[in-house]
Amino acid sequence: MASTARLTVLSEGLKTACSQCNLQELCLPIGLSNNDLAQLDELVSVRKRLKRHQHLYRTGDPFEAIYAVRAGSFKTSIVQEDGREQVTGFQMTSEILGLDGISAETHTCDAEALEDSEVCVIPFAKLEELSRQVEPLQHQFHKVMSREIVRDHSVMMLLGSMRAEERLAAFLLNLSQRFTARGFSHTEFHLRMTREEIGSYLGLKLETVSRAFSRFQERGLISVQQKHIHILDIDGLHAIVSQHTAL
Amino acid sequence: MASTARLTVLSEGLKTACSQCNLQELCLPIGLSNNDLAQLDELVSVRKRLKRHQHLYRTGDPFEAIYAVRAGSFKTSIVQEDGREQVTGFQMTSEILGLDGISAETHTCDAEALEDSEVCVIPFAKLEELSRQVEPLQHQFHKVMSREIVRDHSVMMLLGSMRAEERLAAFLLNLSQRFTARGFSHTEFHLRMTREEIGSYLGLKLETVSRAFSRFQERGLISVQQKHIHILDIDGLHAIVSQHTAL
DNA sequence: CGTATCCTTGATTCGCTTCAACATTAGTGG
DNA sequence: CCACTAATGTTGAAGCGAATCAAGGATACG
Repeated sequence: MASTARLTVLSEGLKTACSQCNLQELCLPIGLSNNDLAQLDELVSVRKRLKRHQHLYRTGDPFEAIYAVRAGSFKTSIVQEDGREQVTGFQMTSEILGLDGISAETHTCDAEALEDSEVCVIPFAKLEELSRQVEPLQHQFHKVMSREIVRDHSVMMLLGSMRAEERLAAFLLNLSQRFTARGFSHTEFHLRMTREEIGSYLGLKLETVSRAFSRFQERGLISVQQKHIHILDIDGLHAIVSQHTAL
Repeated sequence: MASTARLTVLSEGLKTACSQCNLQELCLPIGLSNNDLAQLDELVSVRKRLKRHQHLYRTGDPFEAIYAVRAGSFKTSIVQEDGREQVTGFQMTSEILGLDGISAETHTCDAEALEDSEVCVIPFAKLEELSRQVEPLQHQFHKVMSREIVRDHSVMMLLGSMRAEERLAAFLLNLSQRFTARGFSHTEFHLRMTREEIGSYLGLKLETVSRAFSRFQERGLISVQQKHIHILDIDGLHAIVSQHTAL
């Protein structure tokens, strides 16, 4: 009976504690003292679970909180009237979602779970309040926003001046690096998104993505089996990315 | 005599006062009380002048301040070893430069004046300090950062899913809208950047930009004379941007 | 006033998209 | 648990849009 009661709570909210979280070192709380962490625990008190394909927020939703991915993964995208979408990012554990909403107090993109996932809800007004008191938190939050800007710039670079294979190689290397930071294998992983979503993110059609995967496999750079990726020659991938830079 | 002395000061720094600035309503101080503004005046005490083609900062420079464009305009770009550049943005008066540097405490792009320009120097550590005390300032700063993220997303959209003419039309409309906000004509303006820089920003070659301008002119949408642009049919431009969306 | 920079325009090439058919996997209900 | 169907992924052939190559012209700047 306790378990059923708990399940109900789980579906909507569950006590969180940054101080207990193993993602601490990658997430918003980097560099906080134990005392500061305790204050953050107060603030980030609710988690939210989402099933695959469920939306965390949609364009136009009022902005109230930002979110830290605790488990699973998401995509953010801008959807146009005709239904075509531009994927603007893929977020994995410890990454922050919702920063787009601050400027207009309304979300400007959709955030959708790519698998069953869980986020920590960080009420924004409270975050601003606490970060006025806790300097390291303030600074860390600014860094998080700035990192998003830097990331966006490198996507612009990718979209603006790389060819298809370069884009895909850069994408794989980026994933690999992020998996590594989370303690997973940097040579073997599972894609959570479809070819179409990858294509949208990289400014390519899904057929082009598929073909590029096949060519990488032919050349022995990776082995692909649907969504399972095994990187066999990471230097080879790096060489592809920097080839347009070499001479 | 006083004037010569003053000129020397001008070359490096000049007393600024947000409270006296006519860009107040577009810039960081939006929504500040007179009292808060006075505090901001203390902080933003130095201006910096730059000649055309001079760099405000370069990739790798230590990050110490952000900048508000007071006069003139800038481009930011990521430059690769081979010298090829990806322009990540064009900034005009009241827009903020340097946010990319917060994350790694090092600038991650180059910022170059497109014409003789002037910026207000906002020492970042002091800005964080003051924004811990002045809530509206804190909030406004967060909005500025968020706006940059939203802008970047729309550039991704542009680069990822629009064709050449759509990109250029969107670019012209964006400029028009920004000029309007600054009290200038929204149908007639001077481009501060070259075709190559526009191309880099839009992920196109300069020849493609030039051809698109010519085609717009042929169709009576604009009149172009080198860098001077006259928009004749703003709805026509809008139609081009949204054509890929209309069915 | 001369020279470097920037812009325009044409012809050709190339890479990605489009269209199409089929294969595979995942998800659903009987 | 299997059968069926929808979603996803692969591969080929043809078409198209932008890049590339090339030459000439306009403009701005020292």
